[in-house]
Amino acid sequence: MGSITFNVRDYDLSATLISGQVFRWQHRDGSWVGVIGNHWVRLRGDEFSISANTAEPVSDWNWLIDYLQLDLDLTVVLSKFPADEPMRAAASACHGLRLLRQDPWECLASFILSSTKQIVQIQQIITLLCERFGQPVPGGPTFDAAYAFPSAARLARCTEADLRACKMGFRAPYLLETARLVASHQFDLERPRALPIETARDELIKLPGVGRKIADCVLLFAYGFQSAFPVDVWVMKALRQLYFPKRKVTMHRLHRFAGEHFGVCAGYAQQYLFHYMRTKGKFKNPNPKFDTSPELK
DNA sequence: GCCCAGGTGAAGC
DNA sequence: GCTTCACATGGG
Repeated sequence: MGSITFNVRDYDLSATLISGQVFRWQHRDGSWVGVIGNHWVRLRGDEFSISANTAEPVSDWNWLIDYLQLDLDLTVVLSKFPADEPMRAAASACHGLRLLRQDPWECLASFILSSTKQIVQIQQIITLLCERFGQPVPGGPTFDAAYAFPSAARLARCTEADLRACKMGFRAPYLLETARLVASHQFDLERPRALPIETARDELIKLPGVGRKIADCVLLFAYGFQSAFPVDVWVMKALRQLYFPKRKVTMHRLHRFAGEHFGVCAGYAQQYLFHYMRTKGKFKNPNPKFDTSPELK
């Protein structure tokens, strides 16, 4: 068994793992259990440290340091947020929220499955997918079955019915076709890394089931494009309510505003807005009758 | 029963 | 160029 403890500052592990950027972590007995690559991992975080246990010995922990982005100085990121009241409130309420650095294939496939689904349902779908088609990996001391995220090659060999049986509904043909394009190397998942963000986004959007929003999620959560700004229903409501109250604003306009207003760490700002909206409910609004924020869920 | 969910693609104007 | 609609499935 591998074991290590990292000293950290400003790192809320729980908020990070449940903030809708990743769907594989389960809370058990005060710890977080998941699989990163082929490593079963148990994580435990407190105010000043994150400790990790693995099922097998580990000599090089760089994969975990990279995944958790432990070398990132959050105060630098926060200092680049716009100095407006909404961002101050979100930053204050979501202290220690972080962005992970995920595997591109797992991230891409996961977000293809995310469209018009609640986070708990995305988790259920992905759990089924991993149990049925993922490579088993040595699990923890409780000997729970653990599975790697299924490779593109493995999913490419599935039938659409196989995938639909994982409750993913109309997303099944999108995932299947994308898996085939990746597995056959018609789409190179390493290529976007070296491209400018706009070009990388255009490439991702060519994949079936991938539009602007899912492309931005993969750019941000997997490739680390810090300026990517995914706009889902929550972020859209936040932007409209906070920055364009009682005005009709197109998505195109929202994207343009986001690109101009949130700066080089726009992706982080987006995650703070998203998490704040989902967990803390309503922002203070100077004009309550214009408040259209969704109910707390 | 109803509405909604970390949307996308196709069809209609 | 917009706007509208279908698409599976499950939670509240």
